[in-house]
Amino acid sequence: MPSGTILKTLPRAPSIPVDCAHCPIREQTVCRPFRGPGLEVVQEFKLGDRFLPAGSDLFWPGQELSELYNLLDGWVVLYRILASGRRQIVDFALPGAFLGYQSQLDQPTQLGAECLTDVAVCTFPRKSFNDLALRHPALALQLARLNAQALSRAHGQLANIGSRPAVERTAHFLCEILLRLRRDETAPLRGAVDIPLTQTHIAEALGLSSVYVNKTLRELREEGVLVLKNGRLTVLDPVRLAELAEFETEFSAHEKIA
Amino acid sequence: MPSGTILKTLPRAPSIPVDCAHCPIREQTVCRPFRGPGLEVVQEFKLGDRFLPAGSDLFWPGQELSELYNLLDGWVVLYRILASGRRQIVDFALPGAFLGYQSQLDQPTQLGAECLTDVAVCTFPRKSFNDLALRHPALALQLARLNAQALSRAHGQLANIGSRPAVERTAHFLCEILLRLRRDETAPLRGAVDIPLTQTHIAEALGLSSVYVNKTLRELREEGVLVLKNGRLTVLDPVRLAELAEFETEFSAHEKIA
DNA sequence: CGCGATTTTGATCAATGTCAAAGGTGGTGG
DNA sequence: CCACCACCTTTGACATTGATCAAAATCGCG
Repeated sequence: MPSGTILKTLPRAPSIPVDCAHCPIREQTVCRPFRGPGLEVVQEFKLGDRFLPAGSDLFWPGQELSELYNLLDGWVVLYRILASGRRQIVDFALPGAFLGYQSQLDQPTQLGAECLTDVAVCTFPRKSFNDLALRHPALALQLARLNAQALSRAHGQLANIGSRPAVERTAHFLCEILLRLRRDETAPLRGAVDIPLTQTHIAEALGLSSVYVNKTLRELREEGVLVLKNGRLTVLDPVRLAELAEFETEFSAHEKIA
Repeated sequence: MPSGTILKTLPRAPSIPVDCAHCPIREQTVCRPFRGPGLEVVQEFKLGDRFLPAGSDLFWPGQELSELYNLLDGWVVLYRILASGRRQIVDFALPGAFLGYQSQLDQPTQLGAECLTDVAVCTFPRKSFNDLALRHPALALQLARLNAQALSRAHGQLANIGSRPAVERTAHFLCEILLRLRRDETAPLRGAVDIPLTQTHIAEALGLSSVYVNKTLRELREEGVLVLKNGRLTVLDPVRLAELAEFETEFSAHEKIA
């Protein structure tokens, strides 16, 4: 179980606002600018906390949200549904993600958000959020930065899905997730990590069929690159993985132009 | 030539700051919050204007930018380059787009920006932009909103590339561009529009080969849906196009759940 | 009028999807 | 503690989409 750090320490009762001063992940969230004395600003604005079990939905596509969510703990998958019924996963939200924000806050969202693990979020009122941001420039800027980060991730996904064959695509995807999980650690990405993804999730994220994802993972396993089994990802050959995933060499192709 | 409205009326000399009061697209840009008296804020911050011919590059992947750009006129294509040499187009910037912003302003950009038409941009200093935003909350918020918009577009592209077969994918792509061009007009999207895209551009955006894009466009033509010829897109059957592109029915698949 | 870039077409090939059925795995209730 | 169940994984045979290659036709432009 990859989640639980917060879930185990916070009260399970729904909608009990937790003291922001003890928020263990404030540094990674939209609340980051509020430190020390200024903290009561968010504390007052905050509506409460909510806890959701794995498999439940935070919101659905087409829904008119009244809240915004700060993901405190757990994994949430963001997706779109197409008329064909197919579902496309567009991002995986990790703790610190800010969910539900869009340029028109009074419009229904296009996204759905499903909990992959048990999840803890803290909630803010949606309608008045822009006003709060206008009163606190650092908050607005942090919001812009979070959105820019998500945009960059989406562009990376686009390049991955649009331009790489299945094996490289899968390698890149897993590598990206590993890097997000180990953000700070500079150590090479050897070893095992728990990842609450089924092969179907990976397929929906990568635009492949789940059967083919399975065959692709087998190839990566037989090549001795990595093993994904029972929600546990083990990297056997970090170097080969990074090669396949094209990490670190992403811009070299264009250096000649400069 | 789809661009030119501004290019024809502004002086061609490079780096002549134009009076922001006469900026014809301020309403669509990041500068939107600055009206009337407050306008000298941007006017002073602005470095100057720049004019680029079609085919030139505004910036390259891996470059450390010192400026940010407000696209005043023309089309700019944003792309990433993969180690394989393949190029993936991740967005088309239209007038009003704000280019070069990312969560870490001192990092090199992952994106390249190439002018599809003659282009006019106005430039801001990059390093101090966050400071300006902190002093002007409405600017920071507008920045967040622009980024959220771009993010939503990227998610739409992801769903398109990841989940739709070539014909629908192409139909959706063209439909989306048409809607962006006719943003305000509610009229059905019949008729002809100039679009400065080669079939290769479309291929690079959709993750298809250019040969197959050609075959796909032929099919759309033979089905009487649309014709794309010599940079001019003519929609023959708007209803069928919207059906193929799955516009307007995007969420209906999930209404059952609610 | 001619040249480079784009578009178009046909033939062939490779990558990925679909279908169907057989194992695993973990969770739940008796 | 065991048995069962739902869901996930794995595999093979086959179908299909889209890629690649190569050559001819067309277009924009000097």
